[in-house]
Amino acid sequence: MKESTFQPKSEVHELSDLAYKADLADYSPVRGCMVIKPYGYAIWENIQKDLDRRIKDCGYPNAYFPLLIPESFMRKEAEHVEGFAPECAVVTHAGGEKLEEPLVIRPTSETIIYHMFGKWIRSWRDLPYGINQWANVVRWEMRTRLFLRTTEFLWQEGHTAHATRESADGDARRMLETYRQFFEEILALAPVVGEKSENERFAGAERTYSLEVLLRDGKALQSGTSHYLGQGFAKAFEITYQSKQNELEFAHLNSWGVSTRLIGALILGHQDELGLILPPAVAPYQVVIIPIYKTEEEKSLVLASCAELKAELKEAGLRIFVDDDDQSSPGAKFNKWELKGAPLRIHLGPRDVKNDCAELARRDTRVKTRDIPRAALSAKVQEELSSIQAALLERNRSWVRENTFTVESLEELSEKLSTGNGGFARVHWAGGKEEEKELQTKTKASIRVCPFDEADEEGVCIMTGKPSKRRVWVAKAY
RNA sequence: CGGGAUGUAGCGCAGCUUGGUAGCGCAUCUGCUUUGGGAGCAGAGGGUCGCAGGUUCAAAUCCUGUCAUCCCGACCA
Repeated sequence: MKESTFQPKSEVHELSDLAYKADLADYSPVRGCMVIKPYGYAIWENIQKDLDRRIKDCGYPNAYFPLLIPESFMRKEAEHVEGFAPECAVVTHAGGEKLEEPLVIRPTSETIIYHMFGKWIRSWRDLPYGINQWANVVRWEMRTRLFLRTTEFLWQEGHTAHATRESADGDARRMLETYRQFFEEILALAPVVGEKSENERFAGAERTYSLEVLLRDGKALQSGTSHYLGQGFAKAFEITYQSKQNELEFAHLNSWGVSTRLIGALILGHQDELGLILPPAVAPYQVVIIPIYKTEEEKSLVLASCAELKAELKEAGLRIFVDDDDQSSPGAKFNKWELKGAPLRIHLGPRDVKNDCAELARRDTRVKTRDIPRAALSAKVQEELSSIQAALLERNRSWVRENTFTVESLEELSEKLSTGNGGFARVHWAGGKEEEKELQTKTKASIRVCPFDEADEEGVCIMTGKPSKRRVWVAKAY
């Protein structure tokens, strides 16, 4: 046997290495920008399709706002401009001339959307009001990583306006819950959901809620957010409405989004030493059929059988690919599709055609089942696919459970983080922004989230020694 | 922008210490044999060694400058 070209150094791969080898993405000539290749984009399309339906079910239809934003818009909300100004790309020339006012390429669309909200919202009867947008944004980050932090990325951003604080905050929580269900049912990831600390809050938000996914390398990834923005933006953009009491009030705003970073979460959240493992719900191909043959005669026989099988499974609504590439051996294809994360493979050779059966190979457990009768195959495939989807979620759930620990002091935290495999540390916290920065400097980890389901508990803050009523979750993060 | 490293064929690298006109693996092409876990053999194509100067009879190699990329920080969906 020949030595493998794909040689994992450990169980955990570098994201860029995996993404590149699995043919998801490539580097572009522009710094930090990423080309998403068809196989990677197909994953995004599957994400989009499902999430788009969920958002519409929440009552928020799609709209589209311009890519270019007047620079002055960005300056209207003080915290927002402070947060985003350093990473904005700015257009200064157009039509061969210098522009009177520079145009910012949107790093996020709050400003332009709220400008329009100001024109559209008049009465309490208009509220709640909300829209969703699928778009690209540009943020000139210092450091980039394929899928996790690229200069330009694709996302979905929802923006809603509400009459009261309660209505807005409740909806921010509802959208977070919508994401959580989507993560579990589609991405097969069990995120830790809760509120972000002061230091990690969105620029201009009053409260930021987040979904934190624990990756196979023990780091946490902020994979989706929902913000209650308060009335700050409404005041800056004059989004007012007349209340039932005939008074002029500022609206309460929310925004929420997930990005192509989700693909990074999928890759790093489910990988093993062979490569990607894609949940059936998002896999570009749920089943890959690999024909096996020697002679020309066998080839035509086997390929005909594969085509039949493909048609039958397509009929059942599945995404199928027959890898009939003549140039590589079956063994090479097995390995290729393991690397690319296809959840299920069907191996079909002369032996199977003769016996009217096929071999089924599961990516997650690597279990192969031979001699499945053709008549039972379609049902078996669908059964296995839902079993894989459930198993991946359960695997991620236990991963979080097994890698979450409770510590009582800063020393203990540093030791656990430097010696173990990473993971979440539950600690008591009563510090502010300064202490958070100190924590990051000392441990390289940060407060990821204060989970909703964390019970009230008396304790002592590991940084300040002050009394604390609740634990927060700390982890190293991307 | 600080600290570290690297730029040599599509990809991954060796060669540099001690200058002599470029090599290996994978991939590609051709032919034959192969194909149920990454095929074998034989042959072939492909690089002004990141860029610009300098030293020298001679530079991938030494010197100066410059640009780019990656890693570690600050920033972050």
